[in-house]
Amino acid sequence: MNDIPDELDVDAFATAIENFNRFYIRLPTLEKLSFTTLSVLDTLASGGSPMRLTDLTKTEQVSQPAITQLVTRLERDGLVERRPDPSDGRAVLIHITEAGRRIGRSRYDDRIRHLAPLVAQLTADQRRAIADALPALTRLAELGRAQRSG
Amino acid sequence: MNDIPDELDVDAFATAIENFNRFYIRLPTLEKLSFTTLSVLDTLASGGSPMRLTDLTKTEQVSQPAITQLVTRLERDGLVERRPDPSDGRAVLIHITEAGRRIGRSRYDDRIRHLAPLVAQLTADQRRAIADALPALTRLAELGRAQRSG
DNA sequence: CGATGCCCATAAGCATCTTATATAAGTCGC
DNA sequence: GCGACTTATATAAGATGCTTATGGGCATCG
Repeated sequence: MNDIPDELDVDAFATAIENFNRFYIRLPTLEKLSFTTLSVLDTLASGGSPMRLTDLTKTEQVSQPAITQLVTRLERDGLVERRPDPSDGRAVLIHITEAGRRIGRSRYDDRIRHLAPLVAQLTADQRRAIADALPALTRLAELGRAQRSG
Repeated sequence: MNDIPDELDVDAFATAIENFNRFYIRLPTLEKLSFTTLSVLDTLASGGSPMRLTDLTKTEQVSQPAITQLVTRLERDGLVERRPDPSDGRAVLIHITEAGRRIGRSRYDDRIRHLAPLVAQLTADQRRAIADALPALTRLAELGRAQRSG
């Protein structure tokens, strides 16, 4: 049970993350968009647009029909556009629209508006501790994604 | 725009958390249970059992009918039990069963099994940075919950 | 050109959430 | 203790978003 490095108790880490997410996931947002929807908009907005449906199924970890349906909804709402891929007649390229960027950003701002006053109640040391942990968290997410695609 | 303490860029924090969750939320689990389901089992298992439905709507941040339905499913699967509250004829007390505890714990172990090898790939400094940030993360979650119930 | 495989769409079904409403039990003023 | 309000839970109806199974069009390679 103990090949785990002792600088970090993985069990305690998971507990903390679960507790944090229980609060974080339920943060109210003005736009009522699902986790996956926002994740797709974010993926596209941060450099991914345009992207194939197939690529989105990989980044989002859901089935291909789920992405097709999601993109259909997003297109209906004017947040993305489907365009043919000139280099491959089977494929579609998903482009994010200006409205899509705005929505993604505004809901992101929402989260920050909710978080900021809570962060302000932490001690300076606590804030610094979180700041110092961000690179490690980011790296963990990368490692997790790499594992899946490999 | 800048009454935010400069030890921690809230924007960077939110970005890191979103990226981390995009990977974390999709971690495969053997038992196919929803986020809310697992959250309820966890809430009950870590000292909450027995609890009223109404209390669960507060901890889980979903509507009362959603909890009623969820508890009905959990009861059907033998993970919780409904018993009358002797001190209030309107209320029901939700007790977690041994099977419920096992399920909650096994899926928690699942997460840890997935996380541990990734954590092992971090540097010792990165692990320590995360460990040092856990109290602050926990406190943030508490502040977030306190804000809602207050 | 024909077999095989990849990319996407559609269909059907299910889980889980929502709002609106119903039922029954507690509480309080008188 | 009676009526009015409140609280705790349940039920109903509908929307959303996922799944598996399947089909059709294009690509690739012999």
